[in-house]
Amino acid sequence: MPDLRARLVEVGVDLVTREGTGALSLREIARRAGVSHGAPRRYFPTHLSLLAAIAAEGYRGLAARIAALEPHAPPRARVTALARLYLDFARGNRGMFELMFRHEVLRGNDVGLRETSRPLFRVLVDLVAAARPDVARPAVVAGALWANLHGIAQLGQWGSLQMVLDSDDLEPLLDAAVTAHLGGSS
Amino acid sequence: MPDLRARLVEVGVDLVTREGTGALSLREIARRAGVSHGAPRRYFPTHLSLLAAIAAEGYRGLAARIAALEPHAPPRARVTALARLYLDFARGNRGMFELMFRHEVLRGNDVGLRETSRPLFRVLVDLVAAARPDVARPAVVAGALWANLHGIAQLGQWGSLQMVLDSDDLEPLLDAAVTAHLGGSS
DNA sequence: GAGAGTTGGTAGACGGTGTCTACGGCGCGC
DNA sequence: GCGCGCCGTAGACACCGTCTACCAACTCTC
Repeated sequence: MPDLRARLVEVGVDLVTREGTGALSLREIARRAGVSHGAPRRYFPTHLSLLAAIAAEGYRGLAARIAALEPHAPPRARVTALARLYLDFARGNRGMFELMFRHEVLRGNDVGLRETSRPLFRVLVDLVAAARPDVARPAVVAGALWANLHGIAQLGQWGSLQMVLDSDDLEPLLDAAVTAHLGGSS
Repeated sequence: MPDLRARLVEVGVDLVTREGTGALSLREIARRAGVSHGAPRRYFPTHLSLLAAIAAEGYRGLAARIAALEPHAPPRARVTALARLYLDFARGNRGMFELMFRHEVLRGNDVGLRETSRPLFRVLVDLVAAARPDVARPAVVAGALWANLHGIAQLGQWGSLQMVLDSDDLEPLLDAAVTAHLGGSS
């Protein structure tokens, strides 16, 4: 049974997608991996660092999906696709998404997150620059757009938006956000 | 020492603003309130319900500040002021903001949150409708705008936006968001 | 005014958690 | 062949949330 480190992360990913963040106790992960509760400490000095490694797997997965987006579509369509993908990811991976954007997890994951989010953000900036050549600082628009997507995903996750909108469909919101930041109609 | 219920909430609010969400254990709150760890159970059946009551205080505070916004300014200026207030609240009350928008806390706080967020959202919808009489469904725009503000506050809270933007100033983002959803220039 | 019942808090037990430390077995290199 | 370092175990510790038994004080009733 080699590579306990990798197995712990794998078990954690499995656990969080199957049972949510509540199941991610150090001892439970160790139990499912078939080792004693002290074993993970060999590879992860603290519970949080293990959670961060699990979350990092989530970042990688999200990054991979974004990287796999149709690269030859027009910028506007690509942004829409990216937005939809972001929302779908949040919806389809509730536990993982929650874990990925947990304050404490992010705290200890500074460098790891930076490595994955910076290139992703660069993609978004380029898309915005291509879709709106008129705007002086595309990074600002890209940041605002990203925040918008994230806000929709987050608020949508726990139903706040659905509550005030009296609708379960977040698609109009998504269109509104893309249209707002990219200008023009859909 | 009457009204232990209120005192527990008060202690909790104090504790979360002073030391963050990590200090909000049931036993610690009871300790600071000068009662045994079993006492809170008389008023809050579970730890989460106490946290929800503390968070509710946060909702009330935020609602009060929003309600105190200059009511006679033009809609566009009011939206900008509201956006700034939302961000300032998140920045100035990190622990409380974090608590207020915790999945588990929101879960059990469904009705309480609904009561405060719905009227607030209505204010925003009216502002959007006033600022953009052309738009057919102001609620959708208001929802997207709210998500945008929340995303900026959330991502800004843990420095993600600052990281990708290489800047600590979120003001341009805020302006970009308001301008995007309300149209026109600042 | 005395007794009963309710209210509001205490104290301790239980299972669970994260962290830490001492220990053991195994394999590899000298 | 043997020491040593790596990797995992086992148990202790303090803390946590929940639950239950108890108790003191107050109120209500006859």
